Amino acid sequence: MPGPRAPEAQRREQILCAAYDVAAREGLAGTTILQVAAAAGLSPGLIPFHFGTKRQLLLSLLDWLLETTTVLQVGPEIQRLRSPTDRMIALLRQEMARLSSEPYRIRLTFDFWTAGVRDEEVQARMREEFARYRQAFRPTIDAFLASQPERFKGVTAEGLSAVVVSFIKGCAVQSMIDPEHFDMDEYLTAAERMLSSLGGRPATISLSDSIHPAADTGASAPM
Amino acid sequence: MPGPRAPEAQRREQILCAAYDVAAREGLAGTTILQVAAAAGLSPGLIPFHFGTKRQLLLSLLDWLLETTTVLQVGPEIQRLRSPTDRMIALLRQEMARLSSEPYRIRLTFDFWTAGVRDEEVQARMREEFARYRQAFRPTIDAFLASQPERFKGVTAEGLSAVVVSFIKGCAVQSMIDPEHFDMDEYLTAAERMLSSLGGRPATISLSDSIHPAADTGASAPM
DNA sequence: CGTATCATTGAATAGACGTTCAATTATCGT
DNA sequence: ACGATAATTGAACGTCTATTCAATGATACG
Repeated sequence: MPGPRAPEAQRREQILCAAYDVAAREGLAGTTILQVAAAAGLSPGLIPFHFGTKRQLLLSLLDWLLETTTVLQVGPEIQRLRSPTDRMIALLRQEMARLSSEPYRIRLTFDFWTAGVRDEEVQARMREEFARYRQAFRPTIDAFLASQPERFKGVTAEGLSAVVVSFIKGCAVQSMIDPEHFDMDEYLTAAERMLSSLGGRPATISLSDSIHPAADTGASAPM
Repeated sequence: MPGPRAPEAQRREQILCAAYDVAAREGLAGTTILQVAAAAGLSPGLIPFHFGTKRQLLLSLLDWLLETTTVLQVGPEIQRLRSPTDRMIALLRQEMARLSSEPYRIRLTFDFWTAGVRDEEVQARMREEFARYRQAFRPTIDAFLASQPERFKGVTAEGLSAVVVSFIKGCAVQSMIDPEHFDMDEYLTAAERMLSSLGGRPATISLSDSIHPAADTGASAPM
């Protein structure tokens, strides 16, 4: 009764894709070996055969999720902006835009956050991912801090990047619990006024200009 | 073999406390009727008898969690501060301090956030709680915006409170995944410089002053 | 004191799940 | 073409779970 064979790597990817489909739809708690097997069109026994255990399947799914997620795109449209403040705001806008454009991926990542609270291995991967995400903001934040040295004396780039990342992750939480109420432009306006230099010129880009988050790369982004 | 009886309300509270103990320790996924019964020192059959179903037990636990959680304390020490900016920073400090002082409660709330992504009733309760939390910031934020009208022209109090709440919730996420790296003072310094008026006087309270989050009330905080 | 009520117990039930494994057969090397 | 290898299947197993329920006895009330 065995069906057609396939090389190890290809079958693993097939199973991982099926696992992503199920997990994105039903959540981590609702992801069972039976459902993954059904989604992949395979026998349930194949999953333990290729991944050993369900836990290892989910860890592999997490790795796959993080790998297929571009940490942060500072694309040419953003780099072209002269003012560091404008680049900051454009980055914020781009990252917040993903919260509504990639709900499934973000919800699944959210599931893994929760799993990471009590699972050491998941937590380690998430910790690393968070650090990568903060680091990706560093060039822009360094330039931003350097552009207003007297104002941000004593503020570390580490600290500000953590604040920015916290804000984005907090927006992710709110956008998942209360998507109706989530008003990106309203929040960005508030954020922009806090970032902008006080007496200075207004931001050189309007908030209604949209900086598209590198849609052509096909890559998606973390939280 | 039946043990001693107890009035309905008292037994429900006993079971809820046991459920909280288990859920705080093992997470929502690891909370079973058997464990709750064992923690309460009761027979497993009593839980469905008093709560109908496990789902209703967990919904009652969520209600209990939110009820025993003070939304936001703007205590006398904070109200005494003259500058709205100082009050904002003191509130931020107070709320962030809870992230490390009440880890169990916060981790459980986090679990419910995740549950709320796919459960309508949980989501509704969380949405309401988020709105309450934002509203609690409103008086302070209104005063803050009024203190720098020219700078924050066009910024709504709704928007800024959402930004502040997002930041705090994002800090909660980071503090749970990467507690080691969580540096409250560093983040507060960055936040303070973004809130402060630019040419203005420095904040009248030092960041090393600790505003204790109304420890005497015994009430605990959201998130 | 005696009786009806009902909270309580603990075993039983049914279902879902992860994992194991003997049987089967597609695939490859020879 | 043929046998060896091993991927694949599907059923079986054990475990864990929520839920049900008949039996029990504590408690309130007459």
